[in-house]
Amino acid sequence: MADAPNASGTADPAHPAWPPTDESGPAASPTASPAPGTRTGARAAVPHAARHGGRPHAGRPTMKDVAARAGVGLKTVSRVVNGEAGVSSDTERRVREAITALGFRRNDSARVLRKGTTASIGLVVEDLADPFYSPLSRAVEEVARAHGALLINGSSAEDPERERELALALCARRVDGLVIVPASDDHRYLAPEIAAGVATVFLDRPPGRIEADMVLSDSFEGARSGVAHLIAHGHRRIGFIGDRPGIHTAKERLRGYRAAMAEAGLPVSESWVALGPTGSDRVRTDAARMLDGSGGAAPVTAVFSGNNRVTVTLVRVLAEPEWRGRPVALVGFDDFELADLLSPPVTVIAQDPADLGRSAAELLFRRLDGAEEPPRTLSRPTKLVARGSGEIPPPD
Amino acid sequence: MADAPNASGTADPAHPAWPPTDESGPAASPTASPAPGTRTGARAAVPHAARHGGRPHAGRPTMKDVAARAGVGLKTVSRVVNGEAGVSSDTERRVREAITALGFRRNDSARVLRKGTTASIGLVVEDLADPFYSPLSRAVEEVARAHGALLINGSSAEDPERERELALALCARRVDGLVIVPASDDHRYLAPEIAAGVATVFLDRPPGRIEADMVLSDSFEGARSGVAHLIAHGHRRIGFIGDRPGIHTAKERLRGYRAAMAEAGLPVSESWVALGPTGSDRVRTDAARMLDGSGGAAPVTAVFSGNNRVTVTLVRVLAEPEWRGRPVALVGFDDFELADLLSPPVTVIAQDPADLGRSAAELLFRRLDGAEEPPRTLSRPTKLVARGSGEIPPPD
DNA sequence: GCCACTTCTGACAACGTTGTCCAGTCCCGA
DNA sequence: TCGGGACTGGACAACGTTGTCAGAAGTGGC
Repeated sequence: MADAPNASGTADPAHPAWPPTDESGPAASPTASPAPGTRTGARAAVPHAARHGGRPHAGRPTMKDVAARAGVGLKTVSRVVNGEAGVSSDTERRVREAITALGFRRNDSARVLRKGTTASIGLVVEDLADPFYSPLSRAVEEVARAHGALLINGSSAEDPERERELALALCARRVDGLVIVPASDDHRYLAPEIAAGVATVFLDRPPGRIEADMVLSDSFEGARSGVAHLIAHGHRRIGFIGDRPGIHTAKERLRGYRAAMAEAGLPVSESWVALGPTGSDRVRTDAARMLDGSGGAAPVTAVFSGNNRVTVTLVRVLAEPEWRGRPVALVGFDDFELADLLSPPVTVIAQDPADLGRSAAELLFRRLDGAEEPPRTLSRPTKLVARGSGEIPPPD
Repeated sequence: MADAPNASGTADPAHPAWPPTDESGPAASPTASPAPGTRTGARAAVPHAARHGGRPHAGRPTMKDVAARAGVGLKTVSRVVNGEAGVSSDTERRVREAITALGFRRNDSARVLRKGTTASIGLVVEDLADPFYSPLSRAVEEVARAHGALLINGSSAEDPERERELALALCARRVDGLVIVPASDDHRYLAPEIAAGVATVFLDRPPGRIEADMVLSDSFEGARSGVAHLIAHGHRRIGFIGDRPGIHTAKERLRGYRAAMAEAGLPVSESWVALGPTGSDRVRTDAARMLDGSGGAAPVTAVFSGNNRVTVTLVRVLAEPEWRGRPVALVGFDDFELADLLSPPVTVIAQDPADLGRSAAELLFRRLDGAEEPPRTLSRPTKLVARGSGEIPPPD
């Protein structure tokens, strides 16, 4: 777990190690207290609170200051700021002047502490920069905005530990709800949070060892139909290159591949199947093995790709001189920008990331509005978009 | 301004209208108090605080509960949670057990209120889903993470009012710092915040009517060199299609275009220049006008595009049958994925969005760590990447 | 056995806001 | 002139945490 500074054997669910504590270094505590832990050092957590006399926002005017300046009571200022009724227009004017003069701005931390609600939701995805996740993020943001909430988000980088840190840090901030694209396969750590009222929706992949709402694309059916499409165009030896085997969508898509092959009565050589990281080196190696038959089995005539990162790499590999003379059919899971302008244009199984994000966020806010049904699963359909690369016939 | 619920003439800098107040409807207040404002309705701000008996996190255990259960004092729990020295290992064990048993998690709002620092920074960009801004966001996130801070971000959608709302909402949450890609050209509204100690860095575009740190790409020089590249390949009639004229980078790039043309002694017909929204209809119309000479001037033989959105649309337009037979040279500002696999591959002026984000965030944290120099401007270079589309010679 | 010292622990106030509740003030009609 | 109601304003406690400080418990030396 290697989590809390005091990692004394037991995990420390109360201290996610994210908002750094002040003991930012191996200094101090030569006592019996356990060592400050390896993490703190590795993180290079620089304490950046030292300016402005210790308290960064020190000297900011408070409602008290505004009240004094306007010559009214504290609560009156609060009423004005919150637009509550019961303030004469003259008083209101004086208060507003004081606010402007002092540059007052309400401190939402105090407000949250008092009210118990933050009007913010958290989102944890794999990588904010990935063209699949960024529109998804944006869609969640828009729904949040429509509900008057702010979005706090972070990237897990497919690291279960990092997902946990992030999610728990968000909970510590008391976000009202959480949308998570899981990197971990065990979410029991969230059980206390969910029990405490943090609405949680899992997106793109199901939660692990826990019951919760989820919104998924139909990966199995999408992959099955994509591979069936290749088969319908005459292919009998088809490769599958997907994401890491631990990832739910990768497994589902592989299952879809196998189902399509089985339905057509086609055998599958194990050297036609490759799961792993989406980095281009790995994909290139695996693709080369399938295409030149060096894996021991006959070379494939078509490839099904498990996600947009893999597809882009494959497009790149297939464009290399080595394969130029020999067109290989390709169908990829996930649509991507400019897929239609490549040569050949790439046939894809499209899912709509924005729609996924929107659906998840809307489900979340339904929960926040009080929907009490048991956890439900929403499955979003995929769509085959034939553009050319998937309709290339086998060479013979 | 249409801002606060009590929009009684004066703008209300203390109440950004974002975290919604409770008066979420035209109900109540039939009094002299001004109407609740158009905004609330238009926003469809649904109150989602009504579950769990009013307070969403009600019933969550606090340090007091943990202390009671462990049979220790409040402060001892705080010490354990924060890894402070001076707790016997036996006491610590009891406290940890209580924490786990109760599912306690520290409430960061209270912590923030007490400590004055939030360990979070805000980021406002144009559109989180844009392939230029998403890696930029991710880079800011990574730097924040390295400094132990969380990232709260939002999209302004190029709406100045929305930028203001977002930035002020972030300030109300007392983010330690702010990175802003401006949509507005007047940032005086931020002056009180900056004075109060919110470190602020402007990114990609300079702030308006205010002094502050900024990180910019060298748009002028990038555009100049791109257009010079086209000229060097024999073009004399070159079009420029850019973003909306209010946007700083659009103006700079246009200036670069004009400079390159002037340096080569080439005249510029005004119908060769088009600024506007990046939507494909507008771009298509303007491109068609330049290319077929219907604007009155002779048709252009090359086009320089002002950003990645425009470039992608242009690629699409130029791929249409109408222009297939007549190759048009193209150089675009901003690199984009798969640019090298199009036919022809697209020559671009590349900037590195991740580098921009990283630089801005690092500057921000230097400020937070106490750097007190006057505001500085960081200019990041661009790089011409010749791939083919920019080296197409003119037809004659 | 006692004192000085160290180590550990807890009571209390403060952070800035909002909800409750009571005390004024004003206007009106009786 | 007074009483009643409607409205306005303010004192106070509470939210959950951390910093201060003083007290309690344990330890070693004489």
